[in-house]
Amino acid sequence: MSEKATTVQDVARTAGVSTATVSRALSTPDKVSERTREVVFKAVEQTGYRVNRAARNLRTQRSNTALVILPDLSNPFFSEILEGISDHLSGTGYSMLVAGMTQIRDSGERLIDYLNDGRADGMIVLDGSLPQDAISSLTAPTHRDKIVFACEWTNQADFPSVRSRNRQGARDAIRHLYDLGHRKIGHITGPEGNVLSLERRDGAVAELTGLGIAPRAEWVIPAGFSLPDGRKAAQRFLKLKDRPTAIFCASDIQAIALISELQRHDIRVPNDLSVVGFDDIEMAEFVTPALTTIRQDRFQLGYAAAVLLMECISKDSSRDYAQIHQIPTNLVPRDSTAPLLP
Amino acid sequence: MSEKATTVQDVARTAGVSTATVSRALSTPDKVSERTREVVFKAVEQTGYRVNRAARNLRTQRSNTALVILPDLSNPFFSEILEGISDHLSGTGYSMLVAGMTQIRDSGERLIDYLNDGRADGMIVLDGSLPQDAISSLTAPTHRDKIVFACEWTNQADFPSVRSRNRQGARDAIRHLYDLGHRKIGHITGPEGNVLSLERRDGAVAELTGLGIAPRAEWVIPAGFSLPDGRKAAQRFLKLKDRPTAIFCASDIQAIALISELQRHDIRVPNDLSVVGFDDIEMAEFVTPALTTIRQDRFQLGYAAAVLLMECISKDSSRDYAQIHQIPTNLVPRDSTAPLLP
DNA sequence: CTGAAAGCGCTAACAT
DNA sequence: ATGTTAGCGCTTTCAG
Repeated sequence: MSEKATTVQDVARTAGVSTATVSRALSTPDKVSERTREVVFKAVEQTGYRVNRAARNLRTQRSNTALVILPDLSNPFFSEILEGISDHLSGTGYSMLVAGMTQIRDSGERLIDYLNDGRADGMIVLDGSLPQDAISSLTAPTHRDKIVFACEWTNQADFPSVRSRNRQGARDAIRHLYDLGHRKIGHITGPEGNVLSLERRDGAVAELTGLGIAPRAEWVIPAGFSLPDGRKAAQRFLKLKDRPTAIFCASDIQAIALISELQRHDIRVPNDLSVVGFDDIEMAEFVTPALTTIRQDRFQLGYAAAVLLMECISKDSSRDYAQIHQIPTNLVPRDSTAPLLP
Repeated sequence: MSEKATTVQDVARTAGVSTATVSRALSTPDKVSERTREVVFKAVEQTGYRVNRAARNLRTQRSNTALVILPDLSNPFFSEILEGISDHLSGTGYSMLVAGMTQIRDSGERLIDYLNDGRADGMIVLDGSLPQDAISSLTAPTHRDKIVFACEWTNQADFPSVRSRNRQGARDAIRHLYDLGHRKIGHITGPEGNVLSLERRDGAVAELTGLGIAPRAEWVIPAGFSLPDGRKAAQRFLKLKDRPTAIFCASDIQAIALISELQRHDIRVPNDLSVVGFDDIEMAEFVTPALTTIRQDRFQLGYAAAVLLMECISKDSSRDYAQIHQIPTNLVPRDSTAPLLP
C-alpha cells in the first residue's frame, strides 16, 4: 500500500514550471532565475520531493557511489580508514559501497563489473594482493582513472595510491632503539609477499646497515600481521640461543601478542626486551606496558584516498599516473622500549 | 575514449532474438526454451554483456542494495558483524552500502531518503540511539518492513531485530564468578542509556539477587564500552575502601583497559581480582592474563540480521512485527578469573 | 514461447 | 531563462 513517490512532474506541476526547470533548479541553481528557484524549492518542500537516484543514475551514467574493497571485512584494522573515506565521500554527496575480497571471490563477481554495470563510479582498493586477472582487467584504459589504491598497493600496475611512509617509519623504529643503546636488534616481519611487510623490513634493514649494524638473519623472524602470528613469533624468539635486546614488529597486534606470550615466559618488556610496534592502534596505549609504536594516520589515509579518487573521477584531462601520496608516520614513544641496561 | 558498453540490444542482435527474450533468458531462464537460452548465453559471452544496474533498478524499482548503519564507522567492534552481513548479502546478489551516523548527521541526510530515493531496498541498523525524528520517520507503514535492527535496538518502536542474549550472558558471567567462590562482585557498566548496558546490568543484578547477594551500589561503576572508559573505571575502583574480589565488565576492551591500569597499581588479575569481560573480541585470548569473557557471535549476529532483512523485504504478506531473534552467548573461561583465595 | 512497445524518472540538447 | 523533447537501458505487460 505504498503511496506513489512524488516525481519531478509533481513538483513541476505545483510550481507551475517545466520538469526541466525543476531539474535545473535542483542541480544547477545558478542557471535559473531567483524567483523560479524559490518557487521550485517551495514546491519541493510542499511535495516532499526527493530525486530518484536510479533514474538520475541511468540518465547521467553516474552512480555517485564509490566502492571500497577490503581484503577482509572482519579485520578491525580498516575501520578507521573507512571512516576517513566515508567522511570525505559523504561530504561530496557520494555513497560508500563496501565489499570484502573473500565475498567477491565466493560470489563469483568481478571487481570490474561494479564499474561496468553502473554500481560504482570508482573504487578504492585496500588490498595489495588482488588476483592477477583482476588487476589486468582494471588496467584497461576505460577503468584506470577510476581506481585508487590505499594503504596497500600493487606493483603490477601503476595506479595512483595513498600510503604511509612505511620505509621511513621502519627506519624511525630502528633508530629509536639504536638511540636507546640497543645494538642487537631483531625484526618480526609481516606476511611474506605483502608490500607493507617488504617496505618495513627493507626500511629496518637499511637503517640497521646505515648505522653500521649487520642484520642477523636469525633475528629476522618471518610472521604475519595477526595476533596468532605474534604469538608464534614469540615462540620462535624463545628458541633463540643468542637473543636480541630489542625487536621491531611489523604491526601492533603482532607486537601485543608477542609481548603477552613472552611475559608468560618471564621475559619482561621493556626490561629484558624493548619492543616497537607499527600502526598505533587504539589499544596500543592501553596495554601493559603501553606500546611504543610507529603511528600511521589511518583516518587521514582513508580521507586522502577519497580525495584522490574524486579527483581522478572528475578530472577529464589525461592524467599522470603512478601518483603516489605518502602520509607521514611518527614515532610514539611509550613504555615498551627502554634504554639498554649495561 | 570509453567504447560503448554492450546493451541488451547488442545481445539481442547477435543472438537473433528480441530484447525481451534476452532479458527473460537472463532473469527467468525457465520461461524460455532451452535452445534460445543457449543462443542467448552464447551471445552474452561473445559480447561480454553485463546488465546495467542503473537501468534495471529504475525499471524494477529495486536497488538490490542494503544499507548498513553504524553508530561509528571507526569502531572496530563492528567489523565482524559487517562480514556476517556481507556474507549473506553477497550470496543473494545484494550489495552493501555502509554509512556511519556521524557522517549522516554531518551531511544533513536523512536515513529515510536512502529508502525513498532508490539507493537501498532495506536497511540494517546497528545503532540503538537514533534520533527520535529518524525513528518516527522510519516507522511509517511504507518503510517499517524494510528495516531490521541488529546488535543494538530501540525501545521506541517495534522493529524486528537480532541481538545477543545479553541478559543471559551477564547472568552467566556472575554465575561463573559465584561458582569460583566470589561473593563480593562488582560491575562496570556500559554507557548510560544504551540498551546493551541496561540489559547487561539488569542481568547481573538479577543473577546476584537470585544468588542471595544484595548488589552494592558503590560496586556498580558507571562507565562506557571504550578503552578510556575502562581506565577511568579502574581509577574509580582503586578509590574504593572496600573492594570487590571480582568484576564483571560490560565490554572486553573496557576490561582490558581496566586490567592494564590495575596492573600498574600492583593489583594482580586474577590473584587479587577476577575479571570477566563481554564480547570475546579476538584480542581477549592474546592479552595477559587471557580474558575470561562472554562470547557473542558477531558474525552470526550480522548474518542473521541479513537473513531477516531479506525475509522482510521479500515477504509480501503482512508480517508480525517486533520479531526478536536472540543469538546465544557463551562463557569462555580463561585466565582472568580464578577461585577466591581463602 | 517470443516479439512489439511502453515507460520507469530523470537530465541534457536544442529551441525559443 | 525556460520549455519541449528525446532517450539513458532495462523489464514487463500485452498480443500473437
